Amino acid sequence: MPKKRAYWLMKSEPDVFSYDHLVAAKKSTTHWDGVRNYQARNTMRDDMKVGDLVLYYHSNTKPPGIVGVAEIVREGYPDHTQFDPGDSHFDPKSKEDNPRWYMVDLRAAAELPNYVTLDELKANAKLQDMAVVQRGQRLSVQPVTAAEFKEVLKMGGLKASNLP
DNA sequence: GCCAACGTTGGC
DNA sequence: GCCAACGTTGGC
Repeated sequence: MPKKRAYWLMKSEPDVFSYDHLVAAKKSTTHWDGVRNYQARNTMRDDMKVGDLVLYYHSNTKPPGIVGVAEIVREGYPDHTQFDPGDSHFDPKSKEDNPRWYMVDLRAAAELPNYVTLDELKANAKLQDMAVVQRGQRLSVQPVTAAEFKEVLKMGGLKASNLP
């Protein structure tokens, strides 16, 4: 039996790489480099599968919130920036034959007609357990349940039929 | 293996 | 710009 599609949330600072940047990228696709947290690494390396859907979250902006949906189009593979001494994400302790950091490829799927702010997420009783609303939650790649995903789509005014 | 110091995240 | 929360590092 095929595994059920999973759902995730990924944070990005819009000044660095916004949802619009993703849409404008070649094939509306990008590689999600630069993650240097082991838990997020494990998720990308081990758990994200092609076809999984991602809530695209804008952090460090006013107001923070979910702007759109993306689709995983390539599963975990080594993040090349860890081997580049000129890159700000260079990791001198990582070896090419045993890479420490992984990334996935992401393609824009659909923008939410209504931006869903963090305040709105926090105010929704159905989303009290969602990772992103928890106090002190800094993880940039988080799991989302199917029910939470569906609720965010509803809040954002996006029909599931508009998704891949 | 403990834990203080340090660095980063990210809301406010 | 502040700072709480939290992850990582390194001395011991």
